[in-house]
Amino acid sequence: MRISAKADYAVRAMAELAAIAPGQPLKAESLAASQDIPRNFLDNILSELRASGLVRTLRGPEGGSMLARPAAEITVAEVLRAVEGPLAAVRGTRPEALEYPGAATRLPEVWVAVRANLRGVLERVTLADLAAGKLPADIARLAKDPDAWLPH
Amino acid sequence: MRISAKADYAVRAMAELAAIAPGQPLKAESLAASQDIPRNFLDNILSELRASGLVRTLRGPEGGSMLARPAAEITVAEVLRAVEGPLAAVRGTRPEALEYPGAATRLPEVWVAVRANLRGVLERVTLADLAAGKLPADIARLAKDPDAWLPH
DNA sequence: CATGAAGTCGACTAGAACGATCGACAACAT
DNA sequence: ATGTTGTCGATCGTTCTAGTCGACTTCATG
Repeated sequence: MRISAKADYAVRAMAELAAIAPGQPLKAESLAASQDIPRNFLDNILSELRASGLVRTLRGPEGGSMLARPAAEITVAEVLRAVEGPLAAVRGTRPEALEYPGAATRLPEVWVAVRANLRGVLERVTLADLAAGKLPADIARLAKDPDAWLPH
Repeated sequence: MRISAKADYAVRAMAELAAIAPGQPLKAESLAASQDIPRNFLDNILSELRASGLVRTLRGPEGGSMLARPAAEITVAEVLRAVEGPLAAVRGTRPEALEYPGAATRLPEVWVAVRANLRGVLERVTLADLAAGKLPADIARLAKDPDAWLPH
């Protein structure tokens, strides 16, 4: 699984928005600075997040961006889907729509299992978790296993 | 996670090779036909699989490709790594090497947890499993959950 | 009510990756 | 020796990535 720069920036920006008082706008400028995101590129990303209804913005001086919903209700998976489509796709197709001949017949089930496991993490971590620095217990456990930190 | 055409083809080709008698070569031609893979593109893929030591080939008439090791010892993860680098990468970097400022501090742990879950499936399904049409029990269970088949 | 500090939006671009295609060459069973 | 098969590198059009840029719209404030 390849997390693009855009997706990475999007999650970090959202985490930063989750960390400030709800309803208070944060300027794109500060956001860019605090997470070290290229300013112009961040504009594009915020635009997509706004189009997906995850972010609201205020124009004018004193303007900026804020979360459209409580941070505890927005998952990392939602943010990723907003900026790159579906979490899992095989050759551009959803795994459940695939059909393979011969020896690969059961391969779609493997892809579906992968996606289920992916969701198991990404749909359970919220922006509030990130902002508070507290991950769900079993995710933290998964991440704590030294084996999980080995390259490869 | 986006599975590219190349990765998809590679796994299917390997599954097909796993299905024939060990040590017996299968022609690229038949392989391409049986899994409906563009012939020339398959050449490239087989080349990479050979370079990674997963496949051996015999030239000349009666030539073809075969697995370099028993099908039960080759996992789907190995095949994927052979044709697309590491299973998980964030902006081209391994998740364990990342460091984020501010509210995103714990994000790397999320990426590591994702990768661990990914491995949990991909490193446990072997080519022999695919060829025999029998997935490990808990993978099959994961894939059986109707929720896992919902889009999104 | 004029300013100017902010967001909005679409166009643009350089470079890489993707998904192949092709042709010249090497090996080897018959 | 022949012809079938694999080997390998070059090439190629398209799409994606990661941005940049600039004209335009809002709107809080003085």
